Order: sequence, then structure tokens, then C-alpha cells
Amino acid sequence: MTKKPGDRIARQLDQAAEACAAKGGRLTDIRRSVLALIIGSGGPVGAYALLDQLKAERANAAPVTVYRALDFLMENGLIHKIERLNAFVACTESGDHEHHEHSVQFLICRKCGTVAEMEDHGIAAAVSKAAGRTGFRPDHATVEVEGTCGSCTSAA
Amino acid sequence: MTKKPGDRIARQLDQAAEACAAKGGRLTDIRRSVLALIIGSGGPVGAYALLDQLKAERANAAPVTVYRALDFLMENGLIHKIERLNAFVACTESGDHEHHEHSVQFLICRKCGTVAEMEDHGIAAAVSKAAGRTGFRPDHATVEVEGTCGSCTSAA
DNA sequence: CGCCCCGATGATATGATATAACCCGGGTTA
DNA sequence: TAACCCGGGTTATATCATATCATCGGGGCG
Repeated sequence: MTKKPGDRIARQLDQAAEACAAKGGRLTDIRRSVLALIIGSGGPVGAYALLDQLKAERANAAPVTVYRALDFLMENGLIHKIERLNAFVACTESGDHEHHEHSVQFLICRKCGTVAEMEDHGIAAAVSKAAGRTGFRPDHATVEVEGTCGSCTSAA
Repeated sequence: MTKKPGDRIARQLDQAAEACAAKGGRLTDIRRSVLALIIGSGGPVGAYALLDQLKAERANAAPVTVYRALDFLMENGLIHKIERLNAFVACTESGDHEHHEHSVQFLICRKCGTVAEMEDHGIAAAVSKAAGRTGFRPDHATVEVEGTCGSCTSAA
């Protein structure tokens, strides 16, 4: 094995820090820890699950500690909130974390619990078009699809 | 005035009771009350707001009382949950509450707070297609669009 | 230097949303 | 009758999220 998983995460964190800095934000220790926990979890994580883990590093961490970090990470496009789950996932759109952020969709597998991120222009266009027909001016669309992922379907 | 608003709601409730019965369910007093409150509110309502109102009729109502009723009403397609708001709205698709229920979308106005229900086949098709490309088998799609409704745009 | 501002964090409290666990009574049915 | 399910009561707790005020440290500036 040439790379340990920690290396991959460390690289992602460094990239994230750069991206924040470029926007005038700072990926502080707390924020970095929370992001690392989310990336490391490999799936959707609740705020209090993060809090429990964070307490291993920072005994004094409180809910608000986590939520402040989550807010920052969301504002910077590093994580997404999955509304159906009240949970958070790492953003998998590598690199440019700014110009899309509006036409993102999620595929939630009911079997294995994984959440895949997708960016499909066709969906975004269909939403825009349908909303526009009623005179509605869309700002942001939450699209979360539940079902069975390819792996689980094959395994079945 | 030939019809009071209460009449319209009463008719909707009776229709709902029939629809439930046809599926082997029972629209009990509690469930009927909760549905009436949601319809009467004319917009998204939180579970605890419903609880407060329900307590006027049933002093012993507890959170779980409301949530059980909400679960039943959702299973029977009489209401929808708006994930972004953690709130519930009455289903406006009159009549046949069964064969769609999968391709429904919501338009949430940030100005006036109204939620409009939409059934757009184009969106459903785009979601299906995009998900299918990754081998994902969709079950249900949550589509909630936030923005400004036609009325609020005109008024601006 | 001394001062001020501001962003990040600490500390505490509270509000809001949702489910778990257990029991009980009434109706159906084997 | 016994076994069972469904609807509901009761209590407790888990989870999600925000409000408020205090503190601390760095950077700009007189």
C-alpha cells in the first residue's frame, strides 16, 4: 500500500484550507477536525455524532461548537446537509467549490446508507423550467433521491 | 355566501376518510383533527404547533400523539412533509391519492412562506434518468425549490 | 504603546424536532 | 378463550438547533 487513508484525508484538508484562504476564510483547528471527521466517516453523520467524536479531542466541545463549524463548512462548500437525514456529508466535487453549488443532487441508498453526490444539468434545467412556468423564481433546489444503489442492487 | 370555509374542509375530510377506508385504514378522531388543522392552516405547520392546537381539543395530547397521526396521514398521501422546513402541508392533489405520490415537487416562497405543490413529469423523468445512469434505482425523490413566488415577485 | 474592532471560541441555557419503550383496552379471528 | 393487531396513553429521552453573553487574541491605527 503506497498511501494510507489518512494521507488522502490530509491532502483533502490541505486543499480545503487553501480554498478557504482564497475566499478570505480560515480553516481553523476545530473546523478542520470536524471536516476530517465527516470525510473519515465516509457517509452521512449527525451533528451529535460529530460532537461525541470531537469531544475525544476537545473535552469542552458543545453543540454550538459543532454547529458553528458546520455552518462555516457549508458556506464554503466543503460539506452538504442532507435534509432527509438531518445529517452532513463531505462534498465530493473536487477542486472548484464555488460556481456550481446550486445544481447538486443526492442519491441516498436505503440499504447501505451511502449518499452519492451528483451534478446533473438536466434535472436543474427541468426544475427551472417547471418552476418558471408558475412564475416562481428559483433560488436553490434541494433534490434528494432515495432508493437502492447499484452495489446493493447487484448484491440482492 | 353559499359555502363557509368549514364546509370545504369538512368535505375534504370526508373524502379523505373514504380514501383511507378504501385502503383499509381508518381516519380516526385524532387523525381527522390533525388533518383538519393542517388544511385549516393554509400553509406549512410544525408538529409542535399542531400539538398546541390539538391540546385545545385533547388536553392529554403528547408529541407522539401528533407524530403518529402525521405518519398515518403521510402514508395515506393526505399530507406531505417539507424537509427544509420540518413542517407539514396538506396534499393539494385532489382525488386520487395513490398512483403518483412519487413525482411531486414543492415551491417554497422565502418571502411569504407559502408552499405550492407541483407535479412535473419532466423533473421526475430527469431524476430517473440521471439516477439510472449510475445504476441507482430510485424509490422516491424529495424535490423542494426555494425562491420567490409569482405574487411576491410582482409585488416587489 | 494603547486603543478599538472583529472573528473565533467558550460557556450556559433553552427551544424545537422526533422517537423509544412500555402498557392497556377493544375488536378480530383462530 | 387465547393469540393477535391496532390505536392510543404515558413517560422518558434522544436528537437537532439557536440565543445570549463573555472572553481572548490578532490586526489596524491614532
